[in-house]
Order: sequence, then structure tokens, then C-alpha cells
Amino acid sequence: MAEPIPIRQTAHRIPVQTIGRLSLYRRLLLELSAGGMRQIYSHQLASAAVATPAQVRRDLMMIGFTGSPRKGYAVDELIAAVNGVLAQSVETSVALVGVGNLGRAILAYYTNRQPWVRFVAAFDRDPDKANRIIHGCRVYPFEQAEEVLGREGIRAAVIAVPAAEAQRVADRLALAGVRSFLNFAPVRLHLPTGAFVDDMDMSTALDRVAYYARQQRQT
Amino acid sequence: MAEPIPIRQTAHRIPVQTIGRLSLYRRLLLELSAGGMRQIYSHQLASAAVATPAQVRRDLMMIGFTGSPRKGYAVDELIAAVNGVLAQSVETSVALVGVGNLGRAILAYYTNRQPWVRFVAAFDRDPDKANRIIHGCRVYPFEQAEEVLGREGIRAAVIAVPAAEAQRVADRLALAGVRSFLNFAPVRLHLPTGAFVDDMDMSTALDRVAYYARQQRQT
DNA sequence: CTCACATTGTGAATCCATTCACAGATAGGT
DNA sequence: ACCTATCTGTGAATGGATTCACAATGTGAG
Ligand SMILES: NC(=O)c1ccc[n+]([C@@H]2O[C@H](COP(=O)([O-])OP(=O)(O)OC[C@H]3O[C@@H](n4cnc5c(N)ncnc54)[C@H](O)[C@@H]3O)[C@@H](O)[C@H]2O)c1
Ligand SMILES: NC(=O)c1ccc[n+]([C@@H]2O[C@H](COP(=O)([O-])OP(=O)(O)OC[C@H]3O[C@@H](n4cnc5c(N)ncnc54)[C@H](O)[C@@H]3O)[C@@H](O)[C@H]2O)c1
Repeated sequence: MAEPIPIRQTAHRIPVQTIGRLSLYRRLLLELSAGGMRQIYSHQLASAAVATPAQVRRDLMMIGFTGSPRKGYAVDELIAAVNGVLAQSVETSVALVGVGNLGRAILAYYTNRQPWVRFVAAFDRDPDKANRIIHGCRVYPFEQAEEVLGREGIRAAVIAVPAAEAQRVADRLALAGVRSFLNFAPVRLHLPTGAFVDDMDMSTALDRVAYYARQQRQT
Repeated sequence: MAEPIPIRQTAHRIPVQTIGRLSLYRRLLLELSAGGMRQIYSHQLASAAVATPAQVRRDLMMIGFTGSPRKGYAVDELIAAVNGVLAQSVETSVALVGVGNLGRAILAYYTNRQPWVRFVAAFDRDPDKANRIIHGCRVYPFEQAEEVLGREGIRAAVIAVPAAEAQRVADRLALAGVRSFLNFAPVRLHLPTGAFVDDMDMSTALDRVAYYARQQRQT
């Protein structure tokens, strides 16, 4: 019993899809753990996540987590193992750029939720929004971006400015050391290789949903 | 010159990814067309969409659109062709369930934008929000869902209610004839086969972004 | 203590989007 | 009118995630 968190190897490259599912598994497991569940089978977790049991086992294999035949996986140990991979024991500082309708909804939502990511600074070029505290997050004028990002050691940012501004904003953030972006603007960002971008393109999503409302198919 | 919109076959099944990119291409092309561009090469469109030229040509092949060597693709004809596939000449009626922070941001944004999808009804169980008009969209109490969805012939919906309510809401919408969902709640929905779900899971996206802020890799 | 069998861990097979690579086509130059 | 450079259209190759399928495991029943 020397190993509190049974991880074997995190050596190989974990696919992005797996990272996403691990986030989902953790959320589901936290809920189940709070409800008193101590052990879980791959098929149970799969059902909750709308995936296949083989998929779940493969994902856990990627992070080197091991269960036991007939008993399944220990819920709390699995949560700890996922924590070990996703949030390497430290909380991640995130910046928000663009405190508009969407930006404010995001700040409101992530205050006191998901404690492993924290919005430590927001930026807006509108003087009415800058130099205030919104939902517990200090809003700076965008001119101070470099200074604040450097001071706080921020390497991840959420972009919620209008489409026409997004590339300009991204360029400046990238220069200031941000390497990972969550982009809500309906454009694709050109960034130096090595940077990571996750596009949350609601307009495209709406078009897909509208398309399949007429078709019969399924994802 | 007898063919206004050169489409050959839409017979085969178009991958979801292609549908998504077509939406993006259309958005980019509308901008470029407004800027006066009449012809475009696959490598130019690819660059704007952050994709490869082969990808663009393959996508256009999927919808049977044809260009010409040395001249490339006719911008306005291509827009028309994409319109023909994505929004089959009719505008799609969409419902929104959950008029909270996120729901209101969405309604505000899609008023007078993307005219091929229209939010024709919103629902909320909070009596303070029901029976009002928010950003041009009538908000109904959720009890009237079946009646309104039927009357308006709505087959697509955006779910923006708290996670704990999402499955319940989805079940009821599905029974009322909705077959295509854009889900913002951080849970996976269980729906009858044949239904389409697009998850916009910001929490998972944030976790991915936080993860890659530490790693070096790229998607 | 032994046995039976549901479940895990994983190599191999499969599937499917993406990329390669090139034959075919054509606009523009001479 | 012909030639050339360059782009399109697409069959074939690639690559990587997912699924299959089964041997190994160890728990819980008797
Ligand atoms: N609201 C939605 O539901 C929704 C839906 C789909 C896409 N989006 C996208 O999300 C982004 C934000 O949408 P929104 O509705 O919040 O817009 P918004 O207009 O309400 O807010 C934009 C904010 O960005 C600020 N801003 C503009 N340029 C800036 C710059 N260069 N630097 C810093 N701040 C700047 C503005 O002052 C404003 O506060 C847009 O790209 C939009 O296309 C939003
Ligand atoms: N706001 C964000 O930035 C954000 C980020 C990530 C995820 N989400 C998800 O999006 C969803 C909405 O978020 P929000 O911030 O707008 O929440 P919110 O609490 O501001 O709004 C939720 C709305 O849904 C209504 N509602 C609740 N139960 C309902 C039911 N059964 N039928 C009809 N209406 C009902 C409530 O009255 C409220 O108006 C949530 O699932 C949340 O997890 C939001």
C-alpha cells in the first residue's frame, strides 16, 4: 500500500480526445463520489459518458490507471489519477479578453466552480469596463496585457472579442507568452506552431444542428 | 451557362466535420465576397480556414461543387452551393431552453445575424422570465413547450439550462419532435438513436486548454 | 479452500477522415 | 494556334482513434 495514486506511465502522448474525455469522466466521478459510490465498472462510466466500455478502459490505460477484475475502478483513486494528469497538482491561471455578453457569462459561471482553473485577469479595451472588478475578476485595459500576463505568469487565455479583433488580440497574447487559447470568435486563428487552440465556434455548431434537424442521421 | 448553381451529386453521406467546415467556408467567403473577391483558389480558402488545400478540394468534392484549373472557384457560386447544402433554401426555426446568462448572450448575438437560423421561441421555467420578449424572441413558460414547438414546427433546440435539468429537458423536447440539439450543459445527453447532439462543453474545453498550457504540444 | 465467471488490460483488426500524388484540364502568354 | 505552368479532381496511401475479442486476473460464493 505504498502507492496513493496508482499511475504507471504517462510517457506516451495522450490524444486530445482522451484529454477531453478525462475531463468529462472526472466531472461525472465527482458527482458519483459525492453520491457515495466507491467503485465503478467501465461499462457504468461509459454509460454515464455516452461512450463504450472499451473506450473507457483504453482511456484509463493511456494514463496508466489500473482497476481490478470483478471490482472495477476505485472512484476516488481514479479522480486523483485524473487530477494528476489534467491539473498537475497546481491550479491554472487563465485570462479572459473581451468582457462582453459572453465574457461576463463565463466569468459569472466559473466563479466558485472548477477550482483548478482560475480567471485571474480580464481585459477589455472599453474604458467603461476596465479598472473594475466583475464577478470577482479584475478587469484591466488591454494596453496593460503584457505587464499583467507577465506578472501573473499566465499561459492560457479565453478570447471573447469580436471576430474582427480576434487575430490581433491573439497575436499580442502569443507574443506575451500565452500558448493555449480557448477561442469563441468565429474565425480560425493563425498562431505559431506549438500553440494550442480550441475553437468554440457556436455559429458552426448552430449550422450543424440546423443541418441535421432536416437529415435523419446521427453522430 | 445554363447552370446557376453547379451541384452534381449530394448523394453520398457528408461527414460531420465537412458540414462544420462548410459553415466556416461560407462565413469566410461572405466576407471575401463583400470585399470584392470573385474567384478563389483552394490554397487561399485553406489558408483562411487554417486547413490544407487538399482538404478544401475534398470538401467541395463532397458537395459536388466544381472549380476550374487556373481560375479556381467562383466565390458567389460557391456560397450559393454551400447554402444549398447547409440551409436547404429555407430558414431553420430554433428554440432556446434556459434564458439565463448564457441564453441571453446567445439571443442577443443571433438577433440580426446568420439569417438562415432563427430563434423563434425561448423557454424558461422561471416565471419572471416567461411571457416576455427578450432580444426579439418571445419567452414562454416551459409548460407550453409541446404546444409551441408543434405550432412552429421546431426540430432544433439549444439547451442552456443547469446540468441537473438538461436530461429532463432533452427528454421532453425529444418527445415533442425535436431531433437536433446544441447542448451547453456539461453532461452527455441520452437520446433516441437518430437524434443529433452537438455538445458545446466549455468546462471540458477549459480543461483541455489548461492542460496544453503546460505541455508543449499542438492540435 | 476451491471454483466459476464477470471484468480488466491490451494486441490486433477495423474504420474513417485526412493527406498524398498525379493525371487531366485550361487560361494566358507568345 | 499551340504550348506551358498551374490548378483542379480524385484514387490510393496513410495515419490515428476506436472497437473487437480474448487471455489473464482475482473476487466472492459455496
Ligand atoms: N454572445 C454569444 O452568444 C456568441 C455566440 C457566438 C459567437 N460569439 C463570439 O464571441 C465573441 C464575443 O461575443 P459577445 O457577444 O460577448 O460580444 P460583445 O460585443 O458583447 O463583447 C465584446 C467585448 O470585447 C471588447 N473588445 C473589443 N475589441 C477588443 C480588443 N481589441 N481588446 C480587448 N477587448 C475588446 C468589447 O469592448 C466588448 O466588451 C465574438 O467574437 C462573437 O462572435 C458570441
Ligand atoms: N454561463 C457560462 O459561461 C457557462 C459556461 C459553461 C457551461 N455553462 C452551462 O450552460 C448552462 C446555462 O448556464 P447559465 O450560466 O446561463 O445558467 P443560469 O443559471 O444563468 O441560467 C439557467 C436558466 O435555465 C432556467 N431553467 C432551469 N431549469 C429549467 C427547466 N427545467 N426548464 C426551463 N428552464 C430552466 C433557469 O430559470 C435559468 O434562467 C448550464 O448548464 C451551464 O452549466 C454555462
